[in-house]
Order: sequence, then structure tokens, then C-alpha cells
Amino acid sequence: MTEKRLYHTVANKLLELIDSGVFPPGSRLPGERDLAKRFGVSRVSIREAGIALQAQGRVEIKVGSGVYVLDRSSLPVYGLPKVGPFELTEARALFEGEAAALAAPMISDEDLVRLERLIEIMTGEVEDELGPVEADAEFHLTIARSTNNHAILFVIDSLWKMREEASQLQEVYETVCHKDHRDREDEHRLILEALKRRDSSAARIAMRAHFSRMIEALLVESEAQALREVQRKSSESRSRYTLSQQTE
Amino acid sequence: MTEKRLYHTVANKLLELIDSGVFPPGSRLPGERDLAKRFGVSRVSIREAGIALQAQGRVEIKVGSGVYVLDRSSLPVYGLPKVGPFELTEARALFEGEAAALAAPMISDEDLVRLERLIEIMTGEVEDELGPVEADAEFHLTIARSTNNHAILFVIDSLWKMREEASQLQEVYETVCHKDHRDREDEHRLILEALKRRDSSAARIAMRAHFSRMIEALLVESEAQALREVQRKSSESRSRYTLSQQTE
DNA sequence: GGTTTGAAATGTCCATACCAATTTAGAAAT
DNA sequence: ATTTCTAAATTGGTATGGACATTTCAAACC
Repeated sequence: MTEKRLYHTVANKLLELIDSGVFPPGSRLPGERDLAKRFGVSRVSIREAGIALQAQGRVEIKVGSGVYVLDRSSLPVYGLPKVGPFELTEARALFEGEAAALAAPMISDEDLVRLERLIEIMTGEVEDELGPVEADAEFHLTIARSTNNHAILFVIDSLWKMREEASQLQEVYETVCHKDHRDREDEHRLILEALKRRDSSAARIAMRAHFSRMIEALLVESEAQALREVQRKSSESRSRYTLSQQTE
Repeated sequence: MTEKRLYHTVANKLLELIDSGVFPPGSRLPGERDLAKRFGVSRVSIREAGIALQAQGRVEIKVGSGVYVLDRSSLPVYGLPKVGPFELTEARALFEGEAAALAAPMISDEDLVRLERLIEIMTGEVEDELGPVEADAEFHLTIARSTNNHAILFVIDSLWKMREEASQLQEVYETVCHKDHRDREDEHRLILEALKRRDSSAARIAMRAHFSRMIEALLVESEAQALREVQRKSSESRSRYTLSQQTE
């Protein structure tokens, strides 16, 4: 209990208050100056505690407003590596393929109808509070969940979070996904059909095909993007050149 | 690049310096006062950056000594789920099997001799700074690393950390591993042989066999453990009974 | 009623001074 | 020459006080 760093003990006391319900998720903590007086420490220590808690994903600090308690359940796994689109898709192809194969013999009927509905949401046939992107995530997570294996669920959840992490990566994904949304629908249906038949190896193949097509699309897209980049840079240097011509 | 919080930009700059090799893992970075002058900010901001980095597990701060760079792959990832031995081993069988299959065609000769050496360390033939347990970890991580896929490396690293997380789980593993250490050696050699031949499917099969045997052993062990638990509880309730007899 | 404005609250940052833990170097003893 | 001990230098930790930027919200205004 007797921590060495002051900010650490402050952070722990705050966590106790949060966990004991004094500061429920969503609520706002007292101001720095207030807390400093209450704990009998300086404002610096309070703020350091806040930074530490923020780094742990327990609170959110909004400048000029205050620090707000976050919901513990939605804590975003820190230490996720920065990965490129190809690495990520390759990993997903392998791991989600295996997850689907494992899930096939044991998936429940409820989950099967849930998958059906999620596909309809993605295609836009059905409106829902879930957006099409969230539905896509839920599709893959539902399959992972039906393996009844927390480690597998964690892995696939982490892979999805990596995708969300890098905004640049997300852009690439968006364009790829929306371009061939018809292909994606077909692939999702093939996966679902294999699961319905409780066919492990078909499920694995279908899932892999889904990601293989994605890698193909990524190749095309990254090529086009590289081309645009070249054009942008050359036009940039051209305008800089004309600019320097004018100023001299 | 222009973050809003000052300590955040400082932290990012430090991370760049660390990742670019200016401050390699294990090294000590300049003192607060030095860094403050260098970045043109106050000491508090430097320390706040340090706290943030520490919370992310990237550095270790020792009072009176300095802040030291930690090995990136060695620690972080909070929010690992608690998983049982069976779940974990099942997940490892699937995922590490695929990783081995992917690594087989592209693994370097240096990594192959490294794997050879690691097996020898595990069997005790060779002494090393690495213990046998660490060698086991390194064996699997080396294979994962040679896929050249950071996402895959992350997953397999995470799975190993889950094993280390729960002490109870570790006990079970220890007993299982040491009981049939001869089997384990053979299995590791089979994996290595498959990799040497660049045979993807053989590598996958060998890796899966390794974990399948583990699951078998776990079944036996958990049975024995369940038996012990029953005995413990019954003897406990018996002693409680005699105790309540005495006090009344 | 809707918009603008301005004061209060709040987080952010800095400079300085002092404290406590650690390391280092040099003197002293062997 | 080597070891041991002590004191100074170095380093991170904390406190204080002030200045600044952003946000919030209610009063004032059109």
C-alpha cells in the first residue's frame, strides 16, 4: 500500500474510489485543485496520476473540461503493434480460418441466425443500430466467440483492433471493402453456408478465400495509391519550383 | 505530428529516438534537466512524458538513477484475458501450427541453427544464460518471428504471456512439461526437421502434434488434480466439523 | 427565441526551490 | 595496490505559485 511514487498512490486511491462506485463510469472527477487539497498533495502529483490513469485507459482527460471516468469494459489493449495491411490480412486469413474450422462443428443455431442477420445489415437490406462496419466486426467476432475459447476470441478481437488503430490502414481497408462489397457479401454467405453444414474444412477454405481476395484487392489498391503519391510529390515539387522562380 | 499535449509530443519524440536506435533497449537516457534543455520544455513535461512511457511499459524509471529503455517485446499488453489450460493449448495448437507452416518456406538458416541450439538448452546438453523455460519460449517465438509478420508475432507472444499470467496455470504446465520432457524434445526436433526441409504441411502437423500431446497430458493431470482437490476439501470439512464440535 | 459575449472553472505549462535516493569519486585505512 | 568508507555530485520526486488556453454556461443583447 505504501507506494514509492506519490502519483502512484494517488492513482490507486482514485482507482479505489472509481471501483467502489463513488465515481461511476461517465462521471467527472473533481478538479485538480480540489483533489490536491483533498489528498494533501500538489497539483502536479494529481495531474501525473491522471496521466498514468489515462495511459491505462481508465479515464479520459478533456482540457478545459475535466477528467471523466471511462467504462472499464471498453479498455483498448495497449501495446498493440503497428502492422501493415498485408501483415494483418495474412494473419487474419490464417487465424480466422482456423477459428471458423473449429467453430463449425459446435456453433449454435442462434449464432447462425445472428450471422445471417449481420450479413443483411452489411448489405443494407436491414436497418440497425449497428453500422455496416460494426456488423462486419460482429460477424467475425461471433464466429470467434462460438469456438468457446477465450484465447481465440482475444486474438481475433486484437486483430480487429489493430485494424482500427492505424487510421491510414483503415482508409485502405475502407476503399477496398466498399469497392467490391458484392464480392464480400458472397464470401460471407459462403462462410455461413459452410458453418450451417457444420463443415470444418469448407469453413476454413471459405474464410481464407475471403481474406485472399482482400489481399489481392490490397495489392491493386496499394499500387494505385503509390501512383497517386508519385503524382502528388511531383506536382508538389513543381509548384515549389515555380514558387522559387517567382520569389527570386 | 503536432500533438496537443506537450508531454505527448515529447513522449513521441522520445519513442522515435528509441525506435531509431539512438537509445537502444537497456540504455539509460539523459537526465530530466538535460532533456528539458534539449527539447526546450520544462522538467515537469519531461517527467510527464516519462510517466506516460512507463505506463505503456516502454521504460523503467529508477529514482536517483535514471530512466532506462525496456525491450519492447518483453512486457506490455494489458488486458490479457484469463484463460484455462485447455483453451490456451487449443489456441496455440491452431495458431502456432499455422505460423510454423507459414515460416517453413522462408525461415533463414541462422534461425534454424538457433532453434537447434535452443533445443539443446532445453534438454540441458548446453548451459546458457537462458533457462530451459526461456529457451522454450524463444523456440516458439523464433518460429513466429521468421514469418516476418508482426501481427503473428504479437499473437504468439501474447499467448505465451497468458501462460505466464496465471500462476496456477503455470504450475499445471510445469508438471506436464517436466513429466514427459523426453517427448517434448522429440516433438521439438520433429518440428525443426520439418522446417529444415521447408515442408509447410509437415511443420504444421508436427506443431499440432506437439500441442495435442500436451492436451492429453493436461487431461491426465487435471484429473489427478481434481482428485487431490476432492480429498483436500473433504479433509477440510472434516476438520471444520470436529472444530465446531469442540467449540460448542 | 436565438445569438453573442464574457466571466468562471478547468486543464496545461513553466520556473524555481528543495527533498530523497542513488551513484560516483576521492580520501583513508589496510 | 586494494579495499572501505565517507562526502559530494547527480538524478528523479514534490511543492508552490503564477500565467495561459480552452471549455462551459449563464447573463445580456438583438
